[in-house]
Amino acid sequence: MSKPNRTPDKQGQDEIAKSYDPSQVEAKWYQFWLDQGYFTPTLDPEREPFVIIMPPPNVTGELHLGTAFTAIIEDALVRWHRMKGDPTLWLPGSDHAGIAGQNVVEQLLAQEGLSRHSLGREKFLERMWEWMNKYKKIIVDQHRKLGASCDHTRERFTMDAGPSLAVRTTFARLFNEKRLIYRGERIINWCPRCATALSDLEVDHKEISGQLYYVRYPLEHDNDEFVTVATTRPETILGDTAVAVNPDDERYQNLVGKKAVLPAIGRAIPIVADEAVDPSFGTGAVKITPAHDPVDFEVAQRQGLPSINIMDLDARMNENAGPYRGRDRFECRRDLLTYLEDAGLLVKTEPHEHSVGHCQRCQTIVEPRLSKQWFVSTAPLARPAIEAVVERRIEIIPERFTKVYLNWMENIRDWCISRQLWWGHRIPAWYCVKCDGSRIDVLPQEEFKRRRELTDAWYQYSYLMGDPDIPETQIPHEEIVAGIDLVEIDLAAKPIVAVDAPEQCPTCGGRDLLQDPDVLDTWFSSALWPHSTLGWPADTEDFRYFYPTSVMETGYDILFFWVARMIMMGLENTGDVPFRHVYLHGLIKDDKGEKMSKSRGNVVDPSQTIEKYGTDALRFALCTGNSPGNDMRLGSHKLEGSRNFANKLWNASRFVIGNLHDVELETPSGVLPPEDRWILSRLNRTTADVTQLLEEFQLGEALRSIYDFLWTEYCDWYIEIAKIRLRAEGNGSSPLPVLVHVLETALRLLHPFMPFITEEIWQTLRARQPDGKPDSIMIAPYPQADAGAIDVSVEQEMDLVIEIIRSIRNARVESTVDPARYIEAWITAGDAKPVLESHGATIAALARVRPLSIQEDGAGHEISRDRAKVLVLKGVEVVLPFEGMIDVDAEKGRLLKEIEGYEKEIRRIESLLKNEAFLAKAPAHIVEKERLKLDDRKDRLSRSQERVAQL
RNA sequence: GGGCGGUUAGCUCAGGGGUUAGAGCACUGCGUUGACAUCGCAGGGGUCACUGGUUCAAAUCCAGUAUCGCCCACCA
Repeated sequence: MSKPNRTPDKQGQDEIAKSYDPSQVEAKWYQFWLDQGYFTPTLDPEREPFVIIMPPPNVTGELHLGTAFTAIIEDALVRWHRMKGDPTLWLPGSDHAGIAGQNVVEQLLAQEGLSRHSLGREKFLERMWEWMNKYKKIIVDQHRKLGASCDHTRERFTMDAGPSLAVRTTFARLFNEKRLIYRGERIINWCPRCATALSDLEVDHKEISGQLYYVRYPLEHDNDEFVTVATTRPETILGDTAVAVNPDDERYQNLVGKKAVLPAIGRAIPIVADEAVDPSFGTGAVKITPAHDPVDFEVAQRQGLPSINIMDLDARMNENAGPYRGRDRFECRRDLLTYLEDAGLLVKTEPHEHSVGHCQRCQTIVEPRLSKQWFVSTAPLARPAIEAVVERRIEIIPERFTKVYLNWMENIRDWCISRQLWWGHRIPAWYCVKCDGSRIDVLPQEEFKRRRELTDAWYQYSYLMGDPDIPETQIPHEEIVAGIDLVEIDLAAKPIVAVDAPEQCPTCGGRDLLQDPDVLDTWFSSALWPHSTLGWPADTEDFRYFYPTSVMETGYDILFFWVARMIMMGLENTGDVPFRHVYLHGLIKDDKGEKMSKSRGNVVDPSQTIEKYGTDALRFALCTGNSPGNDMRLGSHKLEGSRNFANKLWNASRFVIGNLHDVELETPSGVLPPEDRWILSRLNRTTADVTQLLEEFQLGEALRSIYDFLWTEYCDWYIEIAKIRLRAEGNGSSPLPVLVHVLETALRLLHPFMPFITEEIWQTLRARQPDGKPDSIMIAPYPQADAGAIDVSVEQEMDLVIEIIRSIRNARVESTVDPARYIEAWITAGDAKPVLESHGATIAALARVRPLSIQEDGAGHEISRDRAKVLVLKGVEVVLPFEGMIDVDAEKGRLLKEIEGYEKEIRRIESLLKNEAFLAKAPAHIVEKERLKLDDRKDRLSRSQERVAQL
């Protein structure tokens, strides 16, 4: 017996570890790929590139599972395309993250006892940059851990010179030429803690069980008459400028035109009629607070009512609140309610569910507030963005999000883009102090001081209502308040908007110019990301070659924030879509289906997971059993299974490599044995399936297909059969060429999903068998299915062989035959005799039968028939002469159960085949299939019945 | 208020007009067979939420119901 893999050879193949240890493998290959420059594409004008711009990861500085999920899906797509030979660019980058970024650094400062105001704007921004640079390094390290094959040489940051220029260029063009950016005074969402305006999207609405307060307003000149209004925010009474009723509401006809008097401050306000009022809600009379409610603001516009702002930027009551000046809004609510109750003006209080806006970044209750801000006029931008999707120039995956996108786009509202922060792209607008000085108010120092003298009441309240996920900031309250910018610029002032800071005022030539203190919404720069990262507005080679990009892959949670805006801005700036496909993935939850969060303590840290299970296992777990747009759970079971798969592959490879010793491998050719043709057929079918699934973005299904092929077909059957052939040295052809070929091909199929282990095995194989293999599996060609190798008849043949082996094994277990013992078996094979003979050795070895006799008919088999177990299979019978080991009753029972099943099926098919409509309308191949099945079942039935009769 | 999605094996999920509905985990029995016990072999386990409709054929398509979840919305 020659056992080539028995003794360790010179290269030490037996030193291949018995189980796969990712930590020994992963880091070295990432460095190797980097050193080889594989992540950087070569521009080939002859070929269409594949391009993904990576969504900038979140800013916490930790590797988050969501980030990992994104990176893993994209890496799979990117590696696949690169192996297909497409010039492939995966461009990574990071985002300055606006409020979120500023908050992170502010909290870090708080731990040092500092604040952004104690540092001042300039120093603070230095700290921001310092942190960002550190954070960018962390991101690169994350890519390394995850195996992300992105092109670091093209890494971008939203505040780099290029993307910043893109921001200013876009802003200037939209303002000066397109008139799609304007300054306006509107009701916006104001976060009193962040002290900035927010866009509508940055407000989380939560259902709150609050109270609806019914308050009486006495009528002017008639203190015994009242009009009763209902409100959830009584403190806004102080800013009321009218009471409105529906014009058709008969109850209030006589009041319209009269005046009511506001409690507590005694201001007389008109009672007006307006369509916006729903007579069935509350009392049918609505208090109108134009400066603190969007609907009220509209009513005021229609009715020509004044707006009275009653709060400061920190949501404390201002001088318009009379006696409540200086109190926090919720403190004021409480005190005012006490007053109303004492005055007999509070009619009743009833529980009321309503939705309250919270700041997405700090969960403070947002205050609607009339404010001067910059806006993008979105409707004209939305039109082409809608068309692009309707016309399928952009395809959203999964498809159902198309409707969500279109619905949002069609109802889009203007986008408030100015933020009162320090961190971000400063708005490129300047004001001439000479021309507009009188229109610019810098708040006086006393006001600044006053705002520092504040209590924390409102602040604590905010957190009581807040999401426990958001850690309570340690920034001293007064510091936050002081951060409110103190420049107020009248709408009449004329901004000079330019890409670069102007030297002088174009009107008067004055050189004293004041830049707008606000910065832009971080999503403004994000909206430009696909083109700004490629060099736009410059006409760069990258931009020309790589734009539009191929796929935008990101979570569905930022469809509006980001994807929608990229489509609008991409179309506006470049005239072309930013990407062809949008692939939306879901959220990752823990194994109980709960959202992962620090406060729940159920966060799966990818770094730890990688350490424990390996990157490839994490990648496998995140790619498999999941479909686009659906949330997925990730728990230890899934990770273990993934790790086990890696180990399985490792050991199968170990087996193959171990047998390569001293063997000259030829390319599989000539007439191959049926097992070889079978596994090659399955391989090619798998390849075809995988390719199609990848093209449809069904990564999970593609991976499952590879998994099934490798584990079930290659390991469980082909390798087991190969072992038999290897043992039978000299006889017949060696399975090694096919064994290696299939492994090598499957590795390439799998590589986009599990890059490290596939590279490690590939390199080991390559060391054994250089034969012109590429230096790395990641630049090896992706397998292409050879339709000619798909052989239906050999697959059917193997199906029968497998059925025979399984049935014999099952019979052995049923009859409790010692697993090690060989038993005799006779097969009555009919026409299948030659075919089964060619698999005789396989059946004998895997079913542990000896001797095995294969006959065309039952000749020579009938003698012991009544004492044998007879397995009725498709067209063949397997007779196991167990000699008295048979429990006749049990055997009968088994057969009767089989017979019952066959009869049921036969009845179904017969009635189907009698059905004229079926025969007329069903496709021919379906009818044929049913006929064949009927024949087979009838055949089995009669043979089983015969067998029962014998017993 | 509007919209979307889920409901499939004990659990977690794929699938999706046409064989006997799949996987992983869990479960039962057997197994230290020279790749792998992170394994192998053989099993058990499902009225595909419910009701109706379309169809030759429905787990799959349509409508409705129930239930869970998510998104959007100016419910004072």
